[in-house]
Amino acid sequence: MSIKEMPSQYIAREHEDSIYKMWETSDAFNPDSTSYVLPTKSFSIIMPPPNSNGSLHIGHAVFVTLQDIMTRFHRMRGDKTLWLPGADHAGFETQVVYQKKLEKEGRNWFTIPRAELYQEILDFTLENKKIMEGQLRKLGASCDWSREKFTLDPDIVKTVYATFKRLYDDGLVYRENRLVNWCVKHQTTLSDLEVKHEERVDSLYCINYGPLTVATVRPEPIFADVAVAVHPKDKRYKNLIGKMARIPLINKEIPIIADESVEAGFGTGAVKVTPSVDHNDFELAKKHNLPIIQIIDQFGKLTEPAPEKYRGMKVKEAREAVVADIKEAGLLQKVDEQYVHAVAVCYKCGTILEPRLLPQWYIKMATLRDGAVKAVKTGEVKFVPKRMEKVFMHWMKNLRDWNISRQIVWGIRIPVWYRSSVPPLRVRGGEEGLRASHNPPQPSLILREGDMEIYVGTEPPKDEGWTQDPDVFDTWFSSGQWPFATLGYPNGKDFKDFYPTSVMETGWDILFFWVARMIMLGLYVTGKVPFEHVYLHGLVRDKDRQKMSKSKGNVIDPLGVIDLYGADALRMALVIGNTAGNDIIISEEKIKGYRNFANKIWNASRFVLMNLDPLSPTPLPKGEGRVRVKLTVADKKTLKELDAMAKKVTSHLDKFEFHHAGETLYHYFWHTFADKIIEQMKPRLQIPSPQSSPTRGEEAGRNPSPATGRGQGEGDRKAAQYILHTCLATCLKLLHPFMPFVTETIWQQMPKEKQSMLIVEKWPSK
RNA sequence: GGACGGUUAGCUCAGUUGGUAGAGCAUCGCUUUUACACAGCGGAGGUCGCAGGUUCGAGCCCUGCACCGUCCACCA
Repeated sequence: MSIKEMPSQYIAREHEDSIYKMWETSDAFNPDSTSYVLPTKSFSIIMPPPNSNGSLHIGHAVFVTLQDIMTRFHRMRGDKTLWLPGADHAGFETQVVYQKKLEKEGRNWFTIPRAELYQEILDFTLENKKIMEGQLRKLGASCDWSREKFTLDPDIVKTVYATFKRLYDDGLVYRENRLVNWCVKHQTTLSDLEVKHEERVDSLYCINYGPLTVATVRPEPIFADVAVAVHPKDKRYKNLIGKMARIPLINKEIPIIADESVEAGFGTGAVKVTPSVDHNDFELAKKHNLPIIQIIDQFGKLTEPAPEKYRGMKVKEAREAVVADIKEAGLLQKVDEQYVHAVAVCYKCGTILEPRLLPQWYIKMATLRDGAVKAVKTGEVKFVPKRMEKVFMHWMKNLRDWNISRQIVWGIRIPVWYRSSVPPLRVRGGEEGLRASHNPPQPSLILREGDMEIYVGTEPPKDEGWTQDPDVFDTWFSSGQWPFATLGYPNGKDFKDFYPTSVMETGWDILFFWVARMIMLGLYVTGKVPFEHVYLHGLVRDKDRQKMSKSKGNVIDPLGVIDLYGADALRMALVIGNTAGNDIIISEEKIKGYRNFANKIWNASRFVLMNLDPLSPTPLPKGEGRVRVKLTVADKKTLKELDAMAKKVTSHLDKFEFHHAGETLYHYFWHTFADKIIEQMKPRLQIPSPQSSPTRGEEAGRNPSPATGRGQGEGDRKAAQYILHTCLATCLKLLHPFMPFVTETIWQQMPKEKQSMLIVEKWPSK
């Protein structure tokens, strides 16, 4: 395309793909590329690997934009710059997506053998991964594809296993039989973080237990009650402590105990203790050495200790039945139907979680936590915005041990093997059936834990009789090791060159899930923090401030937007008005506005290019074989202002103030360069007239006469060309990290002594 | 129950160490001037949530309040 062929409108989709291809094939994204001449510093970002279970959404576009801005900025500065891309198998998240897909197809998840199911999900994931990679390219991501990692790559899994083994050897990971958060729909436990608390209105029943009355919202598991607790100083019940209460309907006697944790003011001041269905009760049972009786099974149905009549009923159904019977027995004293309380639900499906007693692997957080807290306190890891440090600290303070076992198929299998004289799993449906691997060990087996040998290792044991733990890791356990795992810890060259990484840029919604875990595990494994800065962007919301999600159907498809307005327009719309930590509200109007800006850049450039002389493509103030130009006072001022603007942009970028940098550029380019500088130069660009005298020319050069509409001589014309060329070239460089496509497209049209790419041009400011 | 954030022009948001309020979009008027109508020029529009305080001076600092939002949390 020649300058004359540049149309008067910039149509992004006609240029973007070929520009990206040019970058990619030139190896410009690779820090080992020859375009880096003796870099003094390195700069690295590990891309938060997108979940490979669907298409990219607008939220991905935010992180791509911000990380690409940083990457391109540092690359142009001459830093040895690595942006390492990746993809996440996203364990539970993907399994949920796939489960829904199977439901739609009318297939039963639980009848498909584990290995087959795993393969299906793997195919599904890899297919999505491929699509996503294409989409990242559409957004202009200048990441080094030659270093791309997938969370299930063998070397990643190897690192994850080694970490687990080390934690085990250090006594920081342990297996314990404990009350866990169980989702009856997804048939797995969840970590505390994956539990959502929702406010619900339920009935609070006051039920007669013989000598006293207890208040409860859960009457259905009363058959598993082991005690009634009261406050030791409660006068009403003081003389009952140590005596017996009676469970309604089965007339079983249970002791009345005293505990400080009971609030005398709540309900009747007496609380039933059902350790297998409530975390508080569980703690109470442990403290008072009470038995723990399971009554709700993995499907949320009542089991054995319940009388025949209620067995097999789901919680809700059982509750109605039990209440009705208690009422009939005349033991229901009062019902408060408007009792508002928080219930724990699955963060994915909203199903009420049933606590269950199961052996799971836990990570001891205390040691890991202390290191991370210290790193943040001493500033080894800095948060942007800073206030997120407070949020981080608050969460860290209240950290409990982390359950990393998941009873799902899709993930990294826990490298633990058991051997016992009794079968480790009581299975239904045979070895091949999925239930076998899905189901957690039955309670009866748990009691035999002591009889089992446990083998923890990165490789399976050599001798006979071992069975691998059917569970997989919580996906955040492996992704918590992402920064060092991807760089080839411990001996990889990249690990030496790029670890600790410079910036971790991600959404604040995964601050606890991911960022905290990366800091803790990074410090534990490598002894160093995984990154120096954490930049947390907000969530993209729609006009009604709703979080965009597939299930709500309010997603903006970034690919559709790119096709209409261009990737550059989308990127600018996501950067400007977006401050760290705050949510981003995006509208089509805004994107259109920056499409217009791209067009403005295009046309201003077109004008400049049309007015440069082909014979002296790069006008210079002095130079061999070139016409001598003399800059006016105004010209010098223009250059000074340009330089100041470049410094300002650079400083903003250094401080992670991307919105300021973008706004500064937008404003300068449009309202200073295009509106003022170009307009002022127009008269000086006229073909010089023979009449103009040098004296008058110099005088008028400072004040081009609008009356004649003429510039003053060849030298002055060259000066004008020089100013325009310099301003444009500088602006294109500065704008490149934000709007890589349009700037590079124009750059390819700029008169140059030799072929070059803007992506590796030198940054025009310190 | 704990904690955090927000409240600035019709809308979405900036406002860097306190010094007579800013941008984009929308809107109104004019201009179809040979880079661009995805444009140019010009205009209108805010007692910066409320009440006190510190200061020569506060959108910015302090105290209290109101409203909105978010996160954390095993109280029946």
